[in-house]
Amino acid sequence: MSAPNPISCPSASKIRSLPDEGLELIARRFAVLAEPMRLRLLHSLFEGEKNVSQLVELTGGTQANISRHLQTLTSSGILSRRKEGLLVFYAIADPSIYHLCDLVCGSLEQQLTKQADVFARR
Amino acid sequence: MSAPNPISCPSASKIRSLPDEGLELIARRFAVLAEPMRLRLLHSLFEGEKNVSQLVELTGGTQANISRHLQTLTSSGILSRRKEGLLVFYAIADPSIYHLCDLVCGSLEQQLTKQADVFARR
DNA sequence: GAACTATATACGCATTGGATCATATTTGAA
DNA sequence: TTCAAATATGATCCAATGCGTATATAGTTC
Repeated sequence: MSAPNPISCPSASKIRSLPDEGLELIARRFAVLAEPMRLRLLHSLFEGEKNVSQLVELTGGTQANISRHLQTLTSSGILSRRKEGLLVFYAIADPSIYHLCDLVCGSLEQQLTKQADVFARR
Repeated sequence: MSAPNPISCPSASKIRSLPDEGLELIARRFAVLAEPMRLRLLHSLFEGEKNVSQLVELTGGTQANISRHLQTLTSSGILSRRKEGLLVFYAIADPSIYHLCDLVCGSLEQQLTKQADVFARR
């Protein structure tokens, strides 16, 4: 009901008139990753599947808040959800997340290193 | 004054206690990319350097709005700024942006394809 | 079914950030 | 110096979103 035109994104540089819908989707994906607590959750899940209580413990957030963030991450397709009795286990479903985080981390590292150099080189 | 501990992000999966500061920086970077109009600007700049008026024309936004978004992108280190007389030219300064966008696009494409399959396969 | 645990959700509040209008600033030209 | 064009910024409004508290739902055990 919401995917009429498959996003055409051939290498991101060839597009002529990229549709608004596609832009919104991409922006949304970035927005999901734009919260420190959600990044913390992802980081915790990099080691492997965990249930909500474990994540609450690991991140130090409130249960309600963690639950909400997990919902956000899951409904965006980044996490998967698995029920086992009373427990609900979450895991990283979209492997591109690893690379994505690495890219941003690397870029920031480089950026900060350059800035540090500017200070040092006087 | 704001980069005391260089973000340690060795492959994103090895970190023990990733500092809040780092998380905020990463989240901020994602947040900058989480706006359709900014993505549109980046897309326009993928072809090469452009000045503000050109970008206003290409994106269909208002001058004030475009100017603000360019400011956001520039101060985050994603774009560079070059003055030439009355004109101000912006260009992509952080090459990782290309890869970043490709990654997200690819991931979304795959996700939507899967969803489409679910519908088709009944 | 009652009680308990794990997880999800509804509500209200406070903050943030984008869009717009008007105006300021910079620079080139007459 | 005065004007005009290109760009930036201040003020304001409005929508979105995150957080906390309280409560609801689901599943387990007795």
